[in-house]
Amino acid sequence: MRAVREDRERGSYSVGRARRELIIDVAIANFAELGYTQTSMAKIAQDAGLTGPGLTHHFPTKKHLLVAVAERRFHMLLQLAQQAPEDTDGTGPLRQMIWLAGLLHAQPGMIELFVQVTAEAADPTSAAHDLYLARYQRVVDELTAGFRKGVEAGHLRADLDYDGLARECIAVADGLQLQWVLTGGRIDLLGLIRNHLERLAPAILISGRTVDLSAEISPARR
Amino acid sequence: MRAVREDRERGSYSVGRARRELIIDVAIANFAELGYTQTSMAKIAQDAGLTGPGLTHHFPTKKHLLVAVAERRFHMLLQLAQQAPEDTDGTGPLRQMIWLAGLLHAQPGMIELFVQVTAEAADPTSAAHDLYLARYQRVVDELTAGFRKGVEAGHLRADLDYDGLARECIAVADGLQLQWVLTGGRIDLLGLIRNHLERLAPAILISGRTVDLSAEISPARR
DNA sequence: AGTGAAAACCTGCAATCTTAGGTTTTCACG
DNA sequence: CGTGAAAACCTAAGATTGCAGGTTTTCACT
Repeated sequence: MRAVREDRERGSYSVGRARRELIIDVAIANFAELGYTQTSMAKIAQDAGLTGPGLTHHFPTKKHLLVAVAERRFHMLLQLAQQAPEDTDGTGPLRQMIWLAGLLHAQPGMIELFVQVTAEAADPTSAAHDLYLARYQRVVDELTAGFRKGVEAGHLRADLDYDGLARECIAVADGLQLQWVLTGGRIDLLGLIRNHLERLAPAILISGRTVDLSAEISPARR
Repeated sequence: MRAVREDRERGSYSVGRARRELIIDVAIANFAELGYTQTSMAKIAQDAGLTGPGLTHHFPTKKHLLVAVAERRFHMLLQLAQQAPEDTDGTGPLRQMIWLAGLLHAQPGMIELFVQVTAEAADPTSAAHDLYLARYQRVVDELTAGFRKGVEAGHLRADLDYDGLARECIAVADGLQLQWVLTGGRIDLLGLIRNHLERLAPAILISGRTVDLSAEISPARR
């Protein structure tokens, strides 16, 4: 009987890692084409070159797979977001928010995907719940940190609940995205988000001045 | 061959109507106890005294049933909402919003239910989609109409996009409700909604004055 | 009361997600 | 190199949703 090895790459062989990447690629393609509910696990498994239960070895449930797809897309988005504008006057977090919303808006099927995964995550017993909760917390923290920097730099008022404000901004984005999906894209998503942020700006800036965020709406389209 | 009768109660016998009410009662009880996904159609059917397919005659899919449950709850909420405060100074729609949020917040399981049904409705091919879209539109319209009255009464500015503002308010409520569910109720839902509305008030009131909505937070708890 | 069309409901079945178990492949370590 | 434990994968089967028919019950109208 041998001792347990801890230095081993945790729970994965290279074959498996490659397979998982392939599965996610296939799933993205299928979800984009047919939608989440219309895509069957068997179809994804077949496209990825294995059987249904073979697929469930890597992703125990369909929801796990959905979350993995969302994670992949989320990381792609974060990489793009590295190019977001710098903060020079305390409005940085606001500009970053609308910049991100613009990125999301420019990717077809992206918003629908996030609404779907959000839906799954709402169920506390769901596999998506913990993961999504952690990611959400991170976004809130980063946004709050951005505000705090603005406070330290003397641009933003110090007597506000910036954690709450971060959550409000995210809520606006989420809620409007939902309405955007429900109405089939018939509302001006970016315009409404911008209105909210521009109304928020004078309330948090020490200068109390208004801000024009329209320039941030269309990020580099490559 | 007889002529088609149009005066007949559309598509229902009294037995069926009673059964449907019973089914919804049973569904509410089961959803509340086990959650939506953990509850099987067969279980609901059994509790309601019929077989699975017998249940699907009344509610073709599980999502239809979920929507019906949400509708029932929604109507109960609207009845309570009749007692909402009057509009004397243009802040009526804001007060009504936070009043409704308070009602929702006071009903355990209500927010989870709405998040779930919202999730289902996000899929355009879902049965819930059309129904939910219509209900959403109605809420937006009523809120917008409330703003318009404030404009006509000379309380609110006339140069604003009140349809957009209505959507923003709803987005805040929806988005924060989602976070409330995700975090297991660890955020101050009503406080954050109130903050948003109180920041909105000076921007739309001609008087530009600030408003205190804290009195509206706790509606009649009976 | 009798009638007949629609509603209400059932038995049986197909598709899908998921689990249970066993078999083959990978790969760090001796 | 071998070795063996964990990962990767498969076959078989359970569970659940939703569908395709047919049968019984309701109830407005003679």
